[in-house]
Amino acid sequence: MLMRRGMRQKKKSEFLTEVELEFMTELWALGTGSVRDVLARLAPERNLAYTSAATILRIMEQKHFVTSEKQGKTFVYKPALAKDAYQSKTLRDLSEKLFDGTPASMVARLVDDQGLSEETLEEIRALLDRRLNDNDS
Amino acid sequence: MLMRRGMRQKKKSEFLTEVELEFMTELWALGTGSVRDVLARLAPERNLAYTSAATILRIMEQKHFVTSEKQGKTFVYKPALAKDAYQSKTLRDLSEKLFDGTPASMVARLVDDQGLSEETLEEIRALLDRRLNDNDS
DNA sequence: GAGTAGATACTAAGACTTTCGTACCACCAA
DNA sequence: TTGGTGGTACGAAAGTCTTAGTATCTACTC
Repeated sequence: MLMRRGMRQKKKSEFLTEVELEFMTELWALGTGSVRDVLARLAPERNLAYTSAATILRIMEQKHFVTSEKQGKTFVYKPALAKDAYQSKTLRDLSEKLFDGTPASMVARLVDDQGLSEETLEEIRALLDRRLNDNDS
Repeated sequence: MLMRRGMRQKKKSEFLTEVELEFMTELWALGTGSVRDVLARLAPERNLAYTSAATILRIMEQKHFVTSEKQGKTFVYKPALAKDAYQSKTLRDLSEKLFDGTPASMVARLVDDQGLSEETLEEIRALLDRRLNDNDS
C-alpha cells in the first residue's frame, strides 16, 4: 500500500501547547522553579504525576521555551521567553488568522459582545488615551 | 508492559484546529460552498489534494462545525457557527489562559507593543467611545 | 556496604491531526 | 456497453501531544 509522501515539514511551531502554556504560566509567576515548584502551583484536582511534569518541562527545554540550571541535584527551570513577548506574538497570530489582520476588529469584537463591565471599558479607553498622548507629545 | 490508565477525556474541544480554521475562514467568506469551492480559495501553493479537503470538511461536519446539504451529487457546506461568535469565544479563551482573565490587559498588550498605526489606535478609541456612549444613553 | 529517598532519563500507550490513496458509485457520452 | 469524469466513504501513515510507568543515578544514613 506504500503511502509514499513528501517529507513532512518540521512545523517548529513557536507556540506553546495547552499543557506547556499551563506550565509556562506558573513559571512566569514564579520567575524560576523546579518540577516540584510548578507542580505545587497546579490545582490539586489536576492530579498530574511527578514524572509527567518532569517530562513536560524536559520537552519544553528541548523546544527552547525554558532553560534549566542544576541546583544541587535538581533542575531549576526558567522561561526563555517573556510573558509580554509571548502575549504579543499570540495576539499577532490571532489577529492574522481570525481577524483578517486588522487588530482594530479584534478590539471591536472584544468590546462589542464580551460581557465587559463599564469599568473595564473605561480602563481600556484610559489606556488608549494614555498611549495616544504619549505618541503625540 | 501494559500501561493501564484511566479513561481519557473526550476533550470535545469546541475549538477549530489549524486546518479547520483555514477552511472555516473560507466558508465564512463564501457563506456556503462545496469542497471544490473551498479548495479554489486556498493559495495555489497550498497544493492540497481534493480528497484531503473532502475529508477535512467531512470531519468538520462530524464535529458539528459545519452542516451539509446535498445539491445534485455534491455536498454543499455551511458554517454552523458564526464568525463573530467564534471570535468572541476565542478571545474569551485567550483572555482566560494568557491574560489572567482581564481583557483590559489584552488590549493593553495590543496597543503597547504591536506596531499599530496612529490611525488604528484612533479607530479603536472611536469604537470605545461609541460603545461607552451607547451604554450611557 | 545495603537500603531508602528524590531526582532525571527513557519508553511507550493512546488520542488527535493532517494528509492522501484506494475503493466505490453514478452519470453521461461515444 | 464501456469508459471517463466527478463525486463520496473509508482507511491508514506519520506526526504531535499528553500522560505515566520503569529504570537508573546519586547521595545520605545506619
